[in-house]
Amino acid sequence: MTTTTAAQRRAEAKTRFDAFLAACPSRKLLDRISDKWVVLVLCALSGGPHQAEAGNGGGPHPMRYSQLARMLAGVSQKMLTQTLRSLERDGLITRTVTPTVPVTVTYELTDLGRSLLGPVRGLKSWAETHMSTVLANREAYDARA
Amino acid sequence: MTTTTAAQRRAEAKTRFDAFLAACPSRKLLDRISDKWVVLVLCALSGGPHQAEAGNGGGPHPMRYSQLARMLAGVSQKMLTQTLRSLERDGLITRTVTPTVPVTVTYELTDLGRSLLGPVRGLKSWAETHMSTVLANREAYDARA
DNA sequence: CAGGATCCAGTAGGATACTG
DNA sequence: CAGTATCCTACTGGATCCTG
Repeated sequence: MTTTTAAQRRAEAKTRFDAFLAACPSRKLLDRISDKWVVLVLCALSGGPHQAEAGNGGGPHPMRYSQLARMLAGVSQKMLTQTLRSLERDGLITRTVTPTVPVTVTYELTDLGRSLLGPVRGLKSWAETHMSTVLANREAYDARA
Repeated sequence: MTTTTAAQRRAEAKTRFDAFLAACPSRKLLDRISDKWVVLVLCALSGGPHQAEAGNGGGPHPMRYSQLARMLAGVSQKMLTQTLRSLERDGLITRTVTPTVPVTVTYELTDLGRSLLGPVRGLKSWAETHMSTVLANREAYDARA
């Protein structure tokens, strides 16, 4: 019989869709940059166009772990380490250990990592242009409750 | 005395940083598009450049709830509804109710929503170009355990 | 048809303490 | 200095049932 066909086909469709998503490069990228700290670390390593603190207008430069930790004061060291590891794993940054007296570890963007800054800046640009409108829409929507 | 100064200053810095993030437009946008289904819905409403099913090469078109649910088979109706609501709230899509016999609800991208497709396609493009490299890096990293 | 309401598991991620 | 290890909470998001 075909009593459960509808549910079955739904389940099948879901499976196929999930498989599709698992293979989708865009989805993988989104999963990566969604990681809440990934983009912040990337920007920090790119010379940091967002920090209101040290006025460094220079180019992209290597950074030490503790520098990053100070710049991104809101991230726990657990997440910072985890984020750095995953970025290194993906080949977006390099991790260099210099065996000085207390070890020195520096992180730096790879070419691949730098290439990702382009699209990211695209998002940033859109955000700076349109986000205020979005926020206004939000308020308006909530107000007409 | 200044015994706890270090911890205090850390906490202060974190507070400032969190406040900064809360105000940062880019962060807000990231929070939005991280929503796991937002981008999928946006793409679906844009004419869906990613589905392997119906070969519709046409332009952006309104879509009914059930159409979306079928296309994005992997999303629960709860999340679909939630996503659609938040996008409507942000003014990225419109929701139109037509009181036919069983009600008909259609969703459509607004101009604002369409403008977001640009940056998103930027990401998509990067993903399609570089994601295989990232995956290779990942495997290499894991292999050298 | 389009969604609201409820329950529930998995996990992201923060706080804290310890180490080579 | 640059992490690792452990514990614990809160939220995300799926499944299921119900409604105008």
